[in-house]
Amino acid sequence: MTASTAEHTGHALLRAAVTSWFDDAARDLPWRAPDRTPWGVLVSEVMLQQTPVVRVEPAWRAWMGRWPRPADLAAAETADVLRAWDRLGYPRRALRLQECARTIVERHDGVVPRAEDDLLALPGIGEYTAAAVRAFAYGRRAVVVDTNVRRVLARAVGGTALPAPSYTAAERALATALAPADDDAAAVWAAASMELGALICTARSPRCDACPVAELCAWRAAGSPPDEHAGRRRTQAWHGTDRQCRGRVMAALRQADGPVDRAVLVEAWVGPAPADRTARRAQLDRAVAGLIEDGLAEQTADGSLTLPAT
DNA sequence: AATTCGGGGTG
DNA sequence: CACCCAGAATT
Repeated sequence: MTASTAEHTGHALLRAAVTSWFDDAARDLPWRAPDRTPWGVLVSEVMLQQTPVVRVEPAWRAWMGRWPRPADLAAAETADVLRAWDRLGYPRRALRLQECARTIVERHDGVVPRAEDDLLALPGIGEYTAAAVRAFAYGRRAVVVDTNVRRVLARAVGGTALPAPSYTAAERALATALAPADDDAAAVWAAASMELGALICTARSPRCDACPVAELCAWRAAGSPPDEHAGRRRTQAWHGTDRQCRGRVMAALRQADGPVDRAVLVEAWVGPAPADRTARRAQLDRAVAGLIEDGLAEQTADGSLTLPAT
């Protein structure tokens, strides 16, 4: 047997085992329901960009109840959109999602496009999300690679504990080679490989005893060696950062019915602490300037800050 | 290729 | 406290 034939056989076994496992292990998520819409799938994918499933699910239900079609979100007040986004994080995603809805209405007659190029041209839609919408909303063959799939392939095929910090061309090539040629099979494989990473082949404590591909896994075969990049992954600070400051300001703007006076923001962020008062003031000014620059906030005539109306 | 961008749950 | 979570856009 040649090397490529062995590889081909290994890939087929991997796909068969994972998709078979997925048949009864798949979670019952609302954006996977039979009555799902392409718009609902797109909304779920944008919300799921760096936000865990458990926090997205209730937000998605409320969101879809309120704005069931692209035209509904397109017509909404941006301030309401940002309030509904609540604490899902990265509020620029909410802004882009509304821009996305407006683009779909203007350029695609209110229908989520199927073509990869059209999807990639939408605000907030990148390589992963475009592929996910094609596979999950339209049942087309697409190479869907998220953090779960990267980890599954790194272990099962690559033999490493975790993938490299950034997505590489080699990973894309491997994922492309693994994707079934058939549309339906490829869409199922996409969902199944993601699900395996989410439920079994997890980052922290993988449940290898319950894994359908444990016997095929290169990482296990190698004795489950530790992560090569351990300690090299830079953990982002949070407490007292500009990022936390932005979040604090956004929270204040969401909670208020109208414009918020600067003094209120200063009180919320700087407080009475005399020590680094000057630095905190400068930090708040940077955060506010950044939010305005991003279109997440607007300044009123008297210098107060407010969520953008439209 | 490296940075920036939220927020919260978990070991 | 470090790490992780269905990434995208920008530099």
